[in-house]
Formats: sequence, C-alpha cells, structure tokens
Amino acid sequence: MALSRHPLFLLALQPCVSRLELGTAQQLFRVGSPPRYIHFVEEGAVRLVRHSRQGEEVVLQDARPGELLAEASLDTSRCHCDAVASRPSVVLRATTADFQRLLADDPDFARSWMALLAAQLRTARARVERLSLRSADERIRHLLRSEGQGSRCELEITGALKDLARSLGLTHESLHRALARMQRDRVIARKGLWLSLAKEKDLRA
Amino acid sequence: MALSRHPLFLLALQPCVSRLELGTAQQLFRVGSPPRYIHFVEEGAVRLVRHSRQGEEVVLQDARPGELLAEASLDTSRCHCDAVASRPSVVLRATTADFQRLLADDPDFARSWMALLAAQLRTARARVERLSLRSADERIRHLLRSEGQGSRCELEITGALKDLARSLGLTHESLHRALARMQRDRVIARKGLWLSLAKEKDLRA
DNA sequence: CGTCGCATTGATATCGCTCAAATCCGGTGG
DNA sequence: CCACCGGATTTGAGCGATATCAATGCGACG
Repeated sequence: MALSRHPLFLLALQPCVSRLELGTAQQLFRVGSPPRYIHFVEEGAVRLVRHSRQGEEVVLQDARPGELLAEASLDTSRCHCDAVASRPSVVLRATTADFQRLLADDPDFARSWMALLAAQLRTARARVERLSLRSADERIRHLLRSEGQGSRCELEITGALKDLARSLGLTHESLHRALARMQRDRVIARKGLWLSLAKEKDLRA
Repeated sequence: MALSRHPLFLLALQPCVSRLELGTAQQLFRVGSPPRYIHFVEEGAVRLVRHSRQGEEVVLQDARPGELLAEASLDTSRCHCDAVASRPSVVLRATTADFQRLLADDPDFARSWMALLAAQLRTARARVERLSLRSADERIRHLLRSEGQGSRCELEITGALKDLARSLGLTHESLHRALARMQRDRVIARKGLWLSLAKEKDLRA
C-alpha cells in the first residue's frame, strides 16, 4: 500500500526522518540485525530477500516508491531478511524509537498505522490466495482482478517481466507463454506495459 | 497468531462479547455483507472461502481455536469472503463499534492490536514465501523451519492432511508422497500427528 | 452393518521448469 | 553515426514434478 495514500505519516514523521541514498546492490540492513529504523522508499526499488543454505533465494518484497519496508518488524528484535537496493534508490527513515513514541502519543497516527497494517495484511493474503491457484492463467486473471483498475481491470507492469513472474511464482518464460496464449485467446489485452481483461468482468468474484 | 497469547484482548473485550454456536457448514457471514463483528474462534474451525465464477474455491484461512477472523476487515465496508464453520464450532464476537471504541480509548489495547496485526502480517508473508518455493519438499521443510518448535522443528498436524496440503498449495496425494519420500530419505521423521526434521538444523536459515 | 470421508497407493497426463538460442533494445564509447 | 555490449524478451524442445483419475483400505459414526 502506497504511503502516499496516508499523508499523515509523512507529515507526522517529518521532523524525525533522515534521507539516505543507495547505490545498486547496496545493503540497507541484514538478517539478524536489530531493526533500528522504519524505512520508506522514495525512489528506486529495495528488495527484501531471504537465503536458504542451499543458495536458493526468495524475494519477499520488492518495495517500490511509496512503500514501507519491514513494517511488520517494528516489534521484533531481529530482522529476518536482507534488504538490498536493486537499483539506485532513495529512502527516508525514522528510528523505531521515534516511531513508537509517535504511535503512543498521536492517536490519529496510530489509527493510520493500524489501517496500513490491515491493508498490508489484506494484500499479503491476496497474494497467498493467488499463489494457491494452480495454473499460470488463473494467477494472471487473479492478479488483474485484485489489482487492476476499472471495469477492464487494467494494470501497468512496473519493472521487468521477470519480477512480475517471480511475484506470481512463475518463471519468466512460463509467464510470457501464458500471456501470449491468453492474448491469442482474447482473454486479456496487452498494450505495451498495460495489461487488461479483454472482456469486462464484474468485480465481485 | 493465537489470541490466547494476547489475554489483554479477552479481558478488555469481556464485557462486549457474545457467544455463538455454529453447526457444520453453517455460515457466519457472507461476501458483500458489512462487517458488523470481530470474531474469535473458541472451539472448532471456521473457514474463510472465496469462490470464483467457475466454481473454483480458495480457502483463505482455516481459523482454529485461538484465532481471529477477518481482522484485516475492521476498516472495510464489505466482507470479501464467506465464513463457514467446517465443524461444530463456538465463536465469540464483539461488534466492530465496541472494538473501535476500545482501540480509541485503551492505549494498551491498541498496542496489543498493532502487535497482533504485525504478527499476522509476518505469518502471511511467511506463507507467501513458502508458496514461492517450487518443490513440495522445500515447502515442507520451510513449514517445519518457520512453524516448528525446538531444535528439531517439531510440528503437530492439526486437522486433516488434506487441509495441510491445501495450505501448502499441493494436492493431498502429492503431499503424502512427498512426506513418504522424505521419511524414507531420513529428511524428516513422522510419529503420528507429529512431524519433525530428522537432523537438527540451526534456525537461522 | 453400511456409509462416508480420509489416507494411501498406482497409472497416466499435463503444465511449468530447464536448458538453449535468436532477437530486441537501450546505453556506451569510438 | 555506428558498432558493440549486456540485459531483457521471445521462442523452441524435452523433461520432470505435480495434478488428475482411479482403486483400495481404514476408521468414525449413525
């Protein structure tokens, strides 16, 4: 959920935030370090990654401008993932102490924070729901229906197709083939970076 | 996250809750209805389900005793899924109005609520991470590592194997075969309803 | 005792993954 | 301006893991 929809945060945090510039591949924090800051991505992209011993790498989040990082870790003692800028980026940050103080002192701030956590929870659960679908086609339709705008569920692809594929639990090859197939079968339309359902759907399902 | 770890909730809510008994397959609320209550499962199991037009059914949550229902929907105007008891169950509920009042008036209550939302968010994201793994084996190992207790990551299977399979994004047949294979290869141990890693693992990964 | 749902196991089909290669595109430097 | 380069996209071929379909056994419950 974009922080920009919650301007209260930026306003209230204003006095506490510092600005930080990151180069590509630069680390923001590491697994096991205590969470000292709440981060807000202003430009670029920061990726939350977890590694298993076998070298497999799972991307937990690819935070784009307007998103928060690791907001669920405010009350934990250790970060559970690495944060790395995937391109030159700018982040704002406030110390967790300042943040906790604001939560305690400013009821409006706390209310917004709860709404944001709830919204994040809804989108995370939507993602679980999406990944529970078995076929690539269904996942794509689900993505459009749950994140697309308007009656055609239009959605702009930000970043690379590879990244979209990963967030759908697919390889980029599979995603590409599924998109091509669905376009051929007139299930979806694709113009440049915009995807949409070919036929209008009502949004209840 | 079990509410029982947050006794504050039950205490503070005590004056507002009513008790409700549900038979198998009885509906608690439906898609599109305004959320009037916060629900807490005391006994049994309540399932949150979404249906697509094609009749596919996705289980969003299978709430067991100690869990809350639809906590992310406090500030939405419509429920986005159906809630159905999957066996005879008992739920406690408080009206959203009472709940909102408590959030506004009781800072400790609000603090606990934020901690609970954050915990839910972490578990939802862990589930996303798990579903992003490609093989059944990896998902099982991930489940044990992230939800198992102790150095062997022991975990009790609650409910049916079918339900566990669904939560892992597998069919029950595949799950069964994967468990048998891993048991044969001494990767996991299985005694009745308890699963564990056969060899100790450090928990960092 | 019959039925129903779940667990277990087998046979086969299918979809997405892997490996491989060609093309496209933006950026960079000569 | 053009040649070159690296990364992303697109397409192909074959394989493997999981889904699907099917059958049997088992335990709970009426």
